[in-house]
Amino acid sequence: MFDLDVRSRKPIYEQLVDKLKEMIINDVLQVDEKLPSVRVLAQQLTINPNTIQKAYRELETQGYIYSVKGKGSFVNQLVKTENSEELQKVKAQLEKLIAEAMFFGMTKDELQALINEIEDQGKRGDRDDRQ
Amino acid sequence: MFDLDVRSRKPIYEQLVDKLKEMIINDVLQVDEKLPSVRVLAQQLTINPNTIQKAYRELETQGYIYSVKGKGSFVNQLVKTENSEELQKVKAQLEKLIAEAMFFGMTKDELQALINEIEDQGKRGDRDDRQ
DNA sequence: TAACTGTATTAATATTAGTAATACAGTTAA
DNA sequence: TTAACTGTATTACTAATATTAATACAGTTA
Repeated sequence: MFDLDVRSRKPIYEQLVDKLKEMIINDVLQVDEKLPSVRVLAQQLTINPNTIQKAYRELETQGYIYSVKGKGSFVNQLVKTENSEELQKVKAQLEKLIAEAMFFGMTKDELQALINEIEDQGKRGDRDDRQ
Repeated sequence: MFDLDVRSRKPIYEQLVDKLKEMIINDVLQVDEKLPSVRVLAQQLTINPNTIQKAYRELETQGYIYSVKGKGSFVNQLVKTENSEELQKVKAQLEKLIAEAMFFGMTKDELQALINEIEDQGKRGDRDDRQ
Protein backbone atom coordinates (compact mmCIF):
# COMPACT_ATOMS: atom_id res chain seq x y z
CA MET A 1 0.00 0.00 0.00
CA PHE A 2 2.78 2.41 0.84
CA ASP A 3 6.37 2.63 -0.21
CA LEU A 4 8.28 4.58 2.40
CA ASP A 5 11.91 5.52 2.45
CA VAL A 6 13.01 5.39 6.07
CA ARG A 7 16.36 6.97 5.29
CA SER A 8 15.04 9.81 3.21
CA ARG A 9 15.68 13.37 4.34
CA LYS A 10 11.91 13.74 4.29
CA PRO A 11 10.41 12.53 7.58
CA ILE A 12 8.35 9.36 7.55
CA TYR A 13 5.18 10.99 8.85
CA GLU A 14 5.43 13.58 6.10
CA GLN A 15 5.79 10.93 3.43
CA LEU A 16 2.69 9.31 4.86
CA VAL A 17 0.76 12.57 4.86
CA ASP A 18 1.66 13.26 1.24
CA LYS A 19 0.86 9.74 0.13
CA LEU A 20 -2.51 9.69 1.86
CA LYS A 21 -3.41 13.17 0.62
CA GLU A 22 -2.68 12.02 -2.89
CA MET A 23 -4.83 8.91 -2.50
CA ILE A 24 -7.69 10.96 -1.07
CA ILE A 25 -7.52 13.58 -3.78
CA ASN A 26 -7.41 10.93 -6.49
CA ASP A 27 -10.36 9.07 -4.97
CA VAL A 28 -8.29 5.97 -4.31
CA LEU A 29 -9.70 6.27 -0.83
CA GLN A 30 -13.42 6.95 -0.81
CA VAL A 31 -15.27 9.32 1.52
CA ASP A 32 -15.93 7.74 4.92
CA GLU A 33 -13.66 4.84 4.08
CA LYS A 34 -11.81 3.59 7.15
CA LEU A 35 -8.07 3.98 7.16
CA PRO A 36 -5.89 1.29 8.71
CA SER A 37 -5.64 1.75 12.49
CA VAL A 38 -2.49 3.41 13.77
CA ARG A 39 -1.24 0.15 15.21
CA VAL A 40 -2.03 -2.05 12.23
CA LEU A 41 -0.39 0.36 9.79
CA ALA A 42 2.55 0.76 12.14
CA GLN A 43 3.10 -2.98 12.19
CA GLN A 44 2.75 -3.24 8.43
CA LEU A 45 5.36 -0.55 7.91
CA THR A 46 7.46 -1.62 10.91
CA ILE A 47 7.50 1.85 12.40
CA ASN A 48 6.22 3.34 15.64
CA PRO A 49 2.43 3.79 16.00
CA ASN A 50 3.00 7.36 17.15
CA THR A 51 4.47 8.20 13.79
CA ILE A 52 1.25 7.10 12.12
CA GLN A 53 -0.64 9.03 14.76
CA LYS A 54 1.27 12.17 13.91
CA ALA A 55 0.49 11.78 10.22
CA TYR A 56 -3.18 11.15 10.95
CA ARG A 57 -3.42 14.16 13.24
CA GLU A 58 -1.82 16.33 10.57
CA LEU A 59 -4.32 15.06 8.01
CA GLU A 60 -7.13 15.74 10.45
CA THR A 61 -6.14 19.34 11.18
CA GLN A 62 -5.82 19.88 7.45
CA GLY A 63 -9.33 18.56 6.97
CA TYR A 64 -8.56 15.43 4.98
CA ILE A 65 -9.71 12.88 7.53
CA TYR A 66 -11.59 12.67 10.81
CA SER A 67 -10.87 10.39 13.74
CA VAL A 68 -13.15 8.91 16.39
CA LYS A 69 -11.66 7.53 19.56
CA GLY A 70 -12.30 3.82 19.81
CA LYS A 71 -13.56 3.59 16.26
CA GLY A 72 -10.94 4.68 13.80
CA SER A 73 -9.92 7.29 11.25
CA PHE A 74 -11.93 7.96 8.14
CA VAL A 75 -11.71 9.93 4.92
CA ASN A 76 -13.43 13.28 5.17
CA GLN A 77 -15.76 14.95 2.73
CA LEU A 78 -13.48 17.74 1.63
CA VAL A 79 -16.01 20.07 0.07
CA LYS A 80 -17.69 20.44 3.43
CA THR A 81 -14.78 22.27 5.05
CA GLU A 82 -16.00 25.66 3.83
CA ASN A 83 -14.72 28.12 6.41
CA SER A 84 -12.36 25.81 8.21
CA GLU A 85 -9.47 27.04 10.25
CA GLU A 86 -7.26 25.58 7.57
CA LEU A 87 -8.85 27.76 4.92
CA GLN A 88 -8.37 30.81 7.10
CA LYS A 89 -4.72 29.94 7.46
CA VAL A 90 -4.33 29.46 3.75
CA LYS A 91 -6.04 32.79 3.10
CA ALA A 92 -3.69 34.59 5.45
CA GLN A 93 -0.69 33.02 3.74
CA LEU A 94 -2.11 33.92 0.37
CA GLU A 95 -2.46 37.57 1.32
CA LYS A 96 1.18 37.83 2.26
CA LEU A 97 2.36 35.92 -0.77
CA ILE A 98 0.26 37.86 -3.26
CA ALA A 99 1.45 41.14 -1.79
CA GLU A 100 5.03 39.95 -2.12
CA ALA A 101 4.50 38.77 -5.69
CA MET A 102 3.05 42.14 -6.67
CA PHE A 103 5.87 43.89 -4.89
CA PHE A 104 8.31 42.02 -7.09
CA GLY A 105 6.55 43.01 -10.26
CA MET A 106 3.94 40.31 -10.78
CA THR A 107 0.90 41.86 -12.41
CA LYS A 108 -2.78 41.29 -11.76
CA ASP A 109 -3.07 39.64 -15.16
CA GLU A 110 -0.31 37.20 -14.40
CA LEU A 111 -2.01 36.29 -11.16
CA GLN A 112 -5.27 35.86 -13.00
CA ALA A 113 -3.61 33.57 -15.51
CA LEU A 114 -2.12 31.51 -12.73
CA ILE A 115 -5.51 31.08 -11.10
CA ASN A 116 -7.14 30.03 -14.36
CA GLU A 117 -4.39 27.54 -15.02
CA ILE A 118 -4.81 25.95 -11.63
CA GLU A 119 -8.59 25.94 -11.92
CA ASP A 120 -8.34 23.99 -15.18
CA GLN A 121 -6.09 21.41 -13.60
CA GLY A 122 -8.55 21.04 -10.73
CA LYS A 123 -11.51 20.45 -13.04
CA ARG A 124 -9.69 17.69 -14.81
CA GLY A 125 -9.34 15.79 -11.51
CA ASP A 126 -12.71 16.80 -10.07
CA ARG A 127 -14.96 15.42 -12.81
CA ASP A 128 -18.67 16.05 -12.22
CA ASP A 129 -18.58 17.12 -8.59
CA ARG A 130 -19.45 20.78 -8.93
CA GLN A 131 -20.64 23.36 -11.40
CA MET B 1 18.48 53.86 13.86
CA PHE B 2 17.34 50.42 14.96
CA ASP B 3 15.67 49.21 18.06
CA LEU B 4 16.41 45.52 18.45
CA ASP B 5 15.24 43.14 21.12
CA VAL B 6 18.07 40.72 21.72
CA ARG B 7 15.94 38.48 23.92
CA SER B 8 12.98 38.28 21.60
CA ARG B 9 11.92 34.89 20.25
CA LYS B 10 12.43 36.42 16.84
CA PRO B 11 16.10 36.15 15.80
CA ILE B 12 18.14 39.32 15.60
CA TYR B 13 18.99 38.98 11.93
CA GLU B 14 15.30 38.56 11.15
CA GLN B 15 14.40 41.69 13.06
CA LEU B 16 17.05 43.48 11.03
CA VAL B 17 15.73 42.12 7.75
CA ASP B 18 12.18 43.20 8.56
CA LYS B 19 13.25 46.64 9.74
CA LEU B 20 15.38 47.29 6.68
CA LYS B 21 12.72 45.98 4.30
CA GLU B 22 10.27 48.36 5.87
CA MET B 23 12.65 51.29 5.53
CA ILE B 24 13.34 50.42 1.91
CA ILE B 25 9.68 50.02 1.03
CA ASN B 26 8.82 53.30 2.71
CA ASP B 27 11.67 55.10 0.96
CA VAL B 28 13.38 55.94 4.22
CA LEU B 29 16.39 54.47 2.48
CA GLN B 30 16.77 55.73 -1.08
CA VAL B 31 17.80 53.68 -4.08
CA ASP B 32 21.58 53.22 -4.25
CA GLU B 33 21.97 54.64 -0.76
CA LYS B 34 24.78 52.95 1.12
CA LEU B 35 23.86 50.91 4.15
CA PRO B 36 26.13 50.91 7.21
CA SER B 37 28.96 48.42 6.79
CA VAL B 38 28.54 45.10 8.53
CA ARG B 39 31.19 45.99 11.09
CA VAL B 40 30.01 49.52 11.81
CA LEU B 41 26.43 48.41 12.29
CA ALA B 42 27.58 45.47 14.37
CA GLN B 43 29.47 47.76 16.70
CA GLN B 44 26.54 50.18 16.93
CA LEU B 45 24.21 47.36 17.89
CA THR B 46 26.84 45.48 19.89
CA ILE B 47 26.26 42.24 18.06
CA ASN B 48 28.41 40.04 15.87
CA PRO B 49 29.22 41.29 12.34
CA ASN B 50 28.21 37.91 10.95
CA THR B 51 24.68 38.48 12.16
CA ILE B 52 24.51 41.67 10.12
CA GLN B 53 26.07 39.77 7.25
CA LYS B 54 23.33 37.17 7.43
CA ALA B 55 20.65 39.85 7.34
CA TYR B 56 22.30 41.60 4.40
CA ARG B 57 22.66 38.36 2.46
CA GLU B 58 19.01 37.57 3.05
CA LEU B 59 18.05 41.03 1.81
CA GLU B 60 20.26 40.53 -1.21
CA THR B 61 18.78 37.17 -2.21
CA GLN B 62 15.36 38.69 -1.81
CA GLY B 63 16.32 41.51 -4.12
CA TYR B 64 16.17 44.42 -1.69
CA ILE B 65 19.84 45.32 -1.71
CA TYR B 66 23.03 44.55 -3.59
CA SER B 67 26.52 44.19 -2.16
CA VAL B 68 29.92 44.82 -3.66
CA LYS B 69 32.99 43.37 -2.04
CA GLY B 70 35.24 46.10 -0.75
CA LYS B 71 32.66 48.81 -1.36
CA GLY B 72 29.55 48.15 0.62
CA SER B 73 25.88 47.25 0.49
CA PHE B 74 23.34 49.42 -1.26
CA VAL B 75 19.61 49.72 -1.69
CA ASN B 76 18.40 48.06 -4.86
CA GLN B 77 15.91 49.33 -7.41
CA LEU B 78 13.10 46.92 -6.68
CA VAL B 79 11.04 47.33 -9.82
CA LYS B 80 13.92 46.08 -11.88
CA THR B 81 13.79 42.56 -10.45
CA GLU B 82 11.29 41.41 -13.06
CA ASN B 83 12.00 37.73 -13.45
CA SER B 84 14.22 37.30 -10.46
CA GLU B 85 14.80 33.98 -8.80
CA GLU B 86 12.83 35.36 -5.88
CA LEU B 87 9.79 35.99 -8.06
CA GLN B 88 10.03 32.47 -9.43
CA LYS B 89 10.08 31.13 -5.92
CA VAL B 90 7.08 33.21 -4.96
CA LYS B 91 5.23 32.04 -8.05
CA ALA B 92 5.89 28.41 -7.22
CA GLN B 93 4.64 28.93 -3.68
CA LEU B 94 1.59 30.73 -5.01
CA GLU B 95 0.70 27.85 -7.29
CA LYS B 96 0.66 25.40 -4.40
CA LEU B 97 -1.20 27.73 -2.11
CA ILE B 98 -3.86 28.68 -4.63
CA ALA B 99 -4.43 25.03 -5.47
CA GLU B 100 -4.82 24.28 -1.78
CA ALA B 101 -7.18 27.21 -1.23
CA MET B 102 -9.37 26.07 -4.11
CA PHE B 103 -9.24 22.53 -2.82
CA PHE B 104 -10.68 23.74 0.46
CA GLY B 105 -13.52 25.54 -1.20
CA MET B 106 -12.16 28.99 -1.98
CA THR B 107 -13.72 30.22 -5.21
CA LYS B 108 -12.20 32.10 -8.10
CA ASP B 109 -14.22 35.14 -7.15
CA GLU B 110 -12.92 35.13 -3.62
CA LEU B 111 -9.39 34.93 -4.94
CA GLN B 112 -10.12 37.79 -7.30
CA ALA B 113 -11.47 39.87 -4.43
CA LEU B 114 -8.36 39.18 -2.40
CA ILE B 115 -6.13 40.30 -5.23
CA ASN B 116 -8.08 43.52 -5.75
CA GLU B 117 -7.97 44.27 -2.05
CA ILE B 118 -4.22 43.86 -1.94
CA GLU B 119 -3.78 45.90 -5.10
CA ASP B 120 -5.72 48.76 -3.54
CA GLN B 121 -3.61 48.68 -0.42
CA GLY B 122 -0.52 48.88 -2.59
CA LYS B 123 -1.80 51.95 -4.42
CA ARG B 124 -2.73 53.67 -1.18
CA GLY B 125 0.80 53.16 0.08
CA ASP B 126 2.27 54.62 -3.10
CA ARG B 127 0.22 57.77 -2.82
CA ASP B 128 1.10 58.29 0.82
CA ASP B 129 4.77 58.08 0.10
CA ARG B 130 4.69 60.76 -2.53
CA GLN B 131 2.94 63.26 -0.26
C1' DT C 1 -14.26 -8.61 29.55
C1' DA C 2 -11.08 -8.96 25.63
C1' DA C 3 -9.45 -6.89 21.85
C1' DC C 4 -9.86 -3.59 19.26
C1' DT C 5 -9.73 1.73 18.42
C1' DG C 6 -7.56 6.89 19.01
C1' DT C 7 -4.98 10.18 22.32
C1' DA C 8 -1.85 12.41 25.70
C1' DT C 9 2.57 12.71 28.09
C1' DT C 10 7.10 12.29 28.26
C1' DA C 11 11.59 11.54 26.82
C1' DA C 12 15.54 10.30 23.79
C1' DT C 13 17.65 11.56 19.73
C1' DA C 14 18.53 13.81 15.30
C1' DT C 15 18.43 17.85 12.78
C1' DT C 16 18.36 22.55 12.02
C1' DA C 17 18.84 27.47 13.26
C1' DG C 18 21.27 31.26 15.27
C1' DT C 19 25.29 33.27 16.54
C1' DA C 20 30.16 33.88 16.84
C1' DA C 21 35.44 33.49 15.94
C1' DT C 22 38.46 33.89 12.51
C1' DA C 23 40.65 34.19 8.19
C1' DC C 24 40.29 35.49 3.32
C1' DA C 25 39.75 38.99 -0.33
C1' DG C 26 38.45 43.31 -2.86
C1' DT C 27 38.51 48.79 -2.76
C1' DT C 28 40.19 53.21 -1.86
C1' DA C 29 42.77 57.06 -0.37
C1' DA C 30 47.11 58.59 1.60
C1' DT D 1 52.35 50.30 -1.59
C1' DT D 2 50.10 50.33 2.70
C1' DA D 3 46.55 51.21 6.07
C1' DA D 4 41.98 51.08 6.84
C1' DC D 5 38.18 50.40 5.10
C1' DT D 6 34.69 47.12 2.66
C1' DG D 7 32.07 42.20 1.89
C1' DT D 8 32.61 36.91 2.11
C1' DA D 9 33.69 32.06 3.32
C1' DT D 10 34.69 28.49 6.71
C1' DT D 11 34.14 26.56 10.80
C1' DA D 12 32.34 25.59 15.11
C1' DC D 13 29.64 26.14 19.36
C1' DT D 14 25.18 26.38 21.27
C1' DA D 15 20.19 26.74 21.42
C1' DA D 16 16.00 25.48 19.59
C1' DT D 17 13.11 22.53 17.14
C1' DA D 18 11.68 18.32 14.83
C1' DT D 19 11.30 13.47 14.67
C1' DT D 20 10.57 9.35 16.61
C1' DA D 21 9.66 6.27 20.33
C1' DA D 22 8.01 4.23 25.01
C1' DT D 23 4.27 4.09 27.70
C1' DA D 24 0.00 4.89 29.82
C1' DC D 25 -4.73 6.57 29.33
C1' DA D 26 -9.42 6.25 27.39
C1' DG D 27 -13.39 5.15 24.24
C1' DT D 28 -15.94 1.31 21.31
C1' DT D 29 -17.65 -3.08 20.22
C1' DA D 30 -18.79 -7.87 20.12
